[in-house]
Amino acid sequence: MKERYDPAEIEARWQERWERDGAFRAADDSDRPKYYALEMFPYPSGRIHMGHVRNYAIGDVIARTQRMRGREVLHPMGWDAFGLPAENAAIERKVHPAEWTRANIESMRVQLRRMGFSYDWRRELATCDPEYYRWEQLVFLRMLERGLAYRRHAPANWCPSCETVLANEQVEDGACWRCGSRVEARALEQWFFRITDYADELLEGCDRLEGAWPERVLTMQRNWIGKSIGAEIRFPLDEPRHAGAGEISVFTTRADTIFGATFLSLAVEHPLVLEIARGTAREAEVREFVDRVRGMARSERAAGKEGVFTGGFCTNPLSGRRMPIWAANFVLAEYGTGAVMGVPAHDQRDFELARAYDLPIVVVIQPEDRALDPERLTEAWEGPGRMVLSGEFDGLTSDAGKVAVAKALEARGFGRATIQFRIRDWCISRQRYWGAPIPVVHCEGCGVVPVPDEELPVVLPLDVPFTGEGGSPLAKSEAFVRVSCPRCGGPARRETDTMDTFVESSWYFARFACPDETTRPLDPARTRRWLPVDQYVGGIEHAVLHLIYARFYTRVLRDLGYVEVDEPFAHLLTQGMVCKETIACEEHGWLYPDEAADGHCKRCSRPVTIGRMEKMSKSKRNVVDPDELIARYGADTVRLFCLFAAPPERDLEWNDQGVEGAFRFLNRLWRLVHGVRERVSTAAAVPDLEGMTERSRTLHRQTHRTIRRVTDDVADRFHFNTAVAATMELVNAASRFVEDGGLDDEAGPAVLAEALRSLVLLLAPVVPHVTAELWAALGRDTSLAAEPWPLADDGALEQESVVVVVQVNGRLRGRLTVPRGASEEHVVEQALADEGVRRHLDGGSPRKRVFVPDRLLNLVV
RNA sequence: GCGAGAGUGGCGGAACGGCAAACGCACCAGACUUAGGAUCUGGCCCCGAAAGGGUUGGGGGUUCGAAUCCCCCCUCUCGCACCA
Repeated sequence: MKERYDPAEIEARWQERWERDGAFRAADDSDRPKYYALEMFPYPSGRIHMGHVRNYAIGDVIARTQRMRGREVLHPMGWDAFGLPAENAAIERKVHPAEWTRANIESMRVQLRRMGFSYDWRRELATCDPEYYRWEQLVFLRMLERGLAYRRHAPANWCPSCETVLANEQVEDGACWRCGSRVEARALEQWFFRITDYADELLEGCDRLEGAWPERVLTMQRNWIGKSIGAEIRFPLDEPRHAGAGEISVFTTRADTIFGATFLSLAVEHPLVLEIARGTAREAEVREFVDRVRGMARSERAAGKEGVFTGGFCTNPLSGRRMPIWAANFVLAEYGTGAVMGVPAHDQRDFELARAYDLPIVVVIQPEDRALDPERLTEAWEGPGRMVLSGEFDGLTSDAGKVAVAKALEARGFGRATIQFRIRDWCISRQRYWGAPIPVVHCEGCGVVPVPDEELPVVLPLDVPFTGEGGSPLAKSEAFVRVSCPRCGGPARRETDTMDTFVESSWYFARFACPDETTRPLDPARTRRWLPVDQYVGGIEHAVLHLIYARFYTRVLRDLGYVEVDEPFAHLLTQGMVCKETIACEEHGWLYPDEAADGHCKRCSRPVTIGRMEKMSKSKRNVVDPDELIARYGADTVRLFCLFAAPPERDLEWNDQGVEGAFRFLNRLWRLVHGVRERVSTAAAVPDLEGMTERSRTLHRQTHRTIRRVTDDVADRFHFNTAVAATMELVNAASRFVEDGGLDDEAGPAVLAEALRSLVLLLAPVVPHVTAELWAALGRDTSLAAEPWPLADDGALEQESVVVVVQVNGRLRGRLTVPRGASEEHVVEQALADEGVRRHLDGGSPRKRVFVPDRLLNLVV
């Protein structure tokens, strides 16, 4: 046994051993209760970064802890392997995307193995494997049959840089989520998944995830789904201009304000805007406004309320008022009908527009506590109240009015109660090569024809040109595109759109249950066994992307009979980012740490600015390379620091000295065990409490208190940082025990052995290699990973005397050591005899006292 | 603007109505050393020589007792952002 802690040698040896023993294989047929621990699988970019390390370290502790607690744990790993970077690499470096991806997976797998994560590598999968995406294609065909997948000509979000369309979820503030380019509107034929069919269910599901998912993720999903209960109202046009358009339909959540509607506002994209103005004197002005507003980014449009009168009028179906039709910059084309009724007294935006253009303001809702005067209104009243100037509805409350007005409209044929969602169908078409081909062909005679099941997979052709110019490389592959129609045999063209890569990540967790299934997408018996994922761990950035798609897709798989669960992820932990301070020079921008010395830039000698903690990124030059750290300290130190430095949901501030501290701790633990291993009895029976010395008893008690704390922190709360802190305290206590000669006590060796054994077990999920080594050093030949989690012995925790805190008027004034279970009378008597306490009583006697047995006495004077 | 979260030593962070600052980092002093960037010991919120007193962004409240619960305000971070 080596005296020095040498992580490189230890870690390689144990990793090999785990590999050989298949230590982390999940048995499909075990009698033990299952536990499915999963972390979001990585995109194979080429290198593991600290964000991955933190994510997977958290997941690994959870998986290993559950395994020790007797669960049959499924903890798989795979690769989210389709995506644009592979194609860019092909263009820039002339490497085929498949080859580039394969090589990246190889090197990242090596990195992950070096971290010692407890994966069942037999279940590894890569989504670019035809054996994976063939089943995705099959599910697509089933969705097509059910109308859950459909094709539609629609304005799409086009990213000019990525040369593809994007789903709404993938557009952030008008820009591409991946590259940041300004997204353009393009009308294209696109494939969609009917996620709107599941909008209500996804929303209700959020309620059931309450407490199991972070509140903010649920809030973000609820907002994204955006359910609004209201009414659709149709306003007849004075002069029907457009073929079939004798009316304009709006959506409102405030049907109760309809008598206050004095105008109509249309989005500039609304087809009737130019139609109404055409050929009139207003045409030029309207066209100018429409062009100007359309040219603006969405964020710029918000600047101020602007509009233009189109020249047309319609009639308010209930009040009979003749209402001018305006085009306004704030009306969204993509929400509702792209048209709204203008109620300036009760909607702030309408109010501002009315003020700017002198449109009439009519108060039709009066709040309960005051009377609104339309002449002196400074802002819209958007709150509830009673309806006035609303004919037959006068006196109704807003809520009652909403229902009554909708009913009346329906009865008269001018509208109906309806529900509007913000979420829209998921656009899954991508005009890119490196993705799963959509399995249909276009036949001149038959139209869209599904590829027959038995012809799946539609495999990506390998021999396509990557020029970086002009559209999808797939479309340029004649061999791929030219096919004969499966239905009529005539000439046909294969679909060249591929699926959004978020489709692959919407079901990979289910495929992990049965990755070797060769006859169908999923094996229901095994998905029943493993799903749902008990604990999912990943970044918050997927709150409305991956996580909502996966929830939708899981329900589709359920309705297709492949899985039985509604929700894919029973519990979600969103870990914080890994941050590090940044260094900036005003001349040379972001600097690497070694480009600065003594606060100055080495190149230009200017003083540098130490920036705040920022998420690690190459561009900010504040990344830390996991490989370098592992080489220097070992994987255990890296894991320990990641878990100890901050609670998992919070951002972790990287600190080189903190890593050093983690390494020191492992060395201390190592020395402690090796310093006494000859003297402690590894086979020692449970220490006998009777006749034990006080110091032995104290260590024994602290051991069990630590077991309890770590168990609570790790298993129930995921507070790994405090769990580690508790083990550090026990190491300190055990070291002191040895120094103080505790081993000379009769029970000393047994008590110390128990402490060390417990430490090794409690730390095993966090630092699996060094603990495995120490387990052997303590004479154990069993596999630590399969060892049962220690149990705290309540008896050991009991003390015969306790310290009771004495407060006077709620302030700490003394401490008393009394027998456990001492009566109130006894404690009060002692407290009153205490000099420190008596001084604060000012000679008076307590008016009241609060007694918490074995804890506290509060005297009130 | 709306929503969520946070605000505690020099720093990361503990304390789920009952001893504020566990654990670690940094720092200071000492020991061992030719040496220390190893290891060990001690110190380390503020005032005070001490006894003692004060302290959890600010203000109010509930309570015997509040970092913790409630209300108002301030600051920061993140998300959404004209959703009719």
